[in-house]
Amino acid sequence: MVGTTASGEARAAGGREQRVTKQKVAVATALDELDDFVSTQELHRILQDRGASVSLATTYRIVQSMAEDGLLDVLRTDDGEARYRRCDAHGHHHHLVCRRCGKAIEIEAPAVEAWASRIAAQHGYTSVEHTVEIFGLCPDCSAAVAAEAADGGR
Amino acid sequence: MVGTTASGEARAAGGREQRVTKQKVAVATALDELDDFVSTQELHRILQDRGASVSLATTYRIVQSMAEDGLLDVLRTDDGEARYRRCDAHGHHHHLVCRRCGKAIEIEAPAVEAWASRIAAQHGYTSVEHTVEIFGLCPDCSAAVAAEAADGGR
DNA sequence: TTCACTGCAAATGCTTTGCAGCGCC
DNA sequence: GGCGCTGCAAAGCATTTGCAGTGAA
Repeated sequence: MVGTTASGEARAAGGREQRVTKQKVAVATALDELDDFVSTQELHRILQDRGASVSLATTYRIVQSMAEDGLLDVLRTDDGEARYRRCDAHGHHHHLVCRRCGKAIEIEAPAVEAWASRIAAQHGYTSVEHTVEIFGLCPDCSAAVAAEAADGGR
Repeated sequence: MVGTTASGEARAAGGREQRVTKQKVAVATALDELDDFVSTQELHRILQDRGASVSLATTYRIVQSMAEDGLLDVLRTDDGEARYRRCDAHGHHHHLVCRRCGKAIEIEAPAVEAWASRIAAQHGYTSVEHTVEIFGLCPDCSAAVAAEAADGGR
C-alpha cells in the first residue's frame, strides 16, 4: 500500500505543486514492497515486470525527487552506482547492508553520532555530516557463498 | 568500503612484474605532495600543469592499480565520483574530510570498529566491512563560507 | 629482444536533459 | 484549460578498453 501519499503536507515553500500520477504511485508502491536497496535500473526493470510502464528517465526523476524529499535512503556502491530504499523512519540512522542481495537492516548508534560530532568539533570542522554503513553478507548469502566455494568454483 | 581493508589477496602469485615508468613516478609524486582527496580528473589536470604528460587513461590505470595495492585511500563523493589520497598508514582508519576543499584528517576509532563488528555479528552477517567518513567544512572553509554569506550571496 | 606500459580514441554504463504531447487538478 | 509530468532519444560524464607503438629490464 502506498499509504502516506495522502499526507497533505502543504509544502510551505511557495510554488511547486506535486501531482499524483500513476507512475509515481507505481514507483512508491514498488519501493514500499521492497526491503532491499535497489539501483534505479533495477527498480525500472521491476516496474516493467509488474506491467507498470514507467520509462527509465521518469523512474530516475521520481526516485531523485523522492530522495530529495527525504523519503528514501540513498547509498553508493563501490562502482559509483546509486541505490535507494524506502525510508520510513525519518530520524538519522545507518544500515547494515548485504553486499550480495542488498537486504538492509536499519541501525541506530547514538554513540557513533556523538563520537562523530566530538571529533569534528575537536578539529574545528563545521556543518558536519557523516556516513556510516556496514557491509557484509547476510546469513542467507553467507551460506550461499560458502556452498559455491565448496562447489569448487566450477 | 573505503579501501584500507588490507586484503593482500591474490598478489602472491609470483607473476606480474611491475615496471617503473616516468608516468607512475609522476603520479606517485603528485599524490605524495597532495594532502587532499582528488578525483582522477583533477589529478590528471594537475599532472599536466606540472608539465608531466600522462594521458587521462593512464592516470586512471595507475591510480586504480595503486588503490588495489592499498597505497591509496578511496572515497566516493555524493555524485559518484571517486577521489583518491595518498595513504601512508596502512592500518584501518577513517577520515574527517572538508567537503569544500578536500582537506582530510585521518582518524582512528577503535570503539567504532568494535561497535560495527558487534552489530554485524548480532545479525549474523559475515565478511564485514564498513565505511565511516565524516564530512564538514574545515576551519578555513567555514570562514570563507561565512564571509560569502555575509557578502549577500553575490 | 621481450613484454609491460602508454596514448588515443572508441566504447561503456549510469544518469540527465530537451522537447513535444498528455493528462491530473 | 493550464501546467506539471511523461516518454523518447540524444547528450553528458566519469571510467574502461582495444590496439598498436614505445621503452624498461
